Amino acid sequence: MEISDAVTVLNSLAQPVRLQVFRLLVKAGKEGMCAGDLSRALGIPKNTLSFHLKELNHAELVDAEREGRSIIYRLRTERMRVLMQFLMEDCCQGRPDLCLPEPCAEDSCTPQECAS
Amino acid sequence: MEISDAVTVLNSLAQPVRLQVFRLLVKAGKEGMCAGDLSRALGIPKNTLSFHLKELNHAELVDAEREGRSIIYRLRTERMRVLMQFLMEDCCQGRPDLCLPEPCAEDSCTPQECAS
DNA sequence: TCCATAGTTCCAGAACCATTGAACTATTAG
DNA sequence: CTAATAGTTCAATGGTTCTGGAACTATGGA
Repeated sequence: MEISDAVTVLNSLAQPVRLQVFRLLVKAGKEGMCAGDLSRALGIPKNTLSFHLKELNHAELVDAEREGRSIIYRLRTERMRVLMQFLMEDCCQGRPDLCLPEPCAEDSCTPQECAS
Repeated sequence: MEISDAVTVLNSLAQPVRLQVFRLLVKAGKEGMCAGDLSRALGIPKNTLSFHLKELNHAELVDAEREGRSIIYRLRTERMRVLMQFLMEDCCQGRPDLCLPEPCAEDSCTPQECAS
């Protein structure tokens, strides 16, 4: 991941509407949520929301899939993971307090050494 | 941490100059770096950089401490940790693939259960 | 005190972002 | 085909952000 790429993702999250959408999608999991439900849940006009969903999609942080009349949005979790790693790069060199290990496995986190 | 707070921190990172500063400060660790060194390292005019450092400071992502003629900037790692936790809240409910455990301890990461 | 160095603040212009009404496309039901 | 529902796109507006020159403050050395 490059700086400009990271800026795009961070920027897509650095806005109240989009961050709220992100959090709803975290909770929704792989089932996702359609634009209309997001619009109703947040009380934001659908055209405004559409603008922000496009922004999230452009940052490749969400996927959009048509399902009948609705369009389902889902988080791209891999993208988030890569961003976190990028932000914390080199954190173990003398700064273990900042190090973020790999995401945990199926049911619980596994022991892991800092990659130094 | 609240939405508006998270937006402030994310926004402070969502800009090329500031993200580069952040990464330099991650590497610099608790010794930090002074404004002048950051300016030289990134080739950015000191007034422009000062604007961005103020932004990072306002987001409480960096600390500023005067040392003689220089001002040393250091990352506030706790702030970053809280942000990550906020972003990943509720991720374990059926979505362990996204869960980010607590930061690792002194020299290596410790085993950890997902807080579900 | 005078000068150099280190940073910050102020300002103005250009670029960018968010919001909304109105018009548009796409899908499904009757 | 027509109507209803679900979303997107467009254009205009108002607001915010980024940048860099110039002027400013603060510290330390001669």
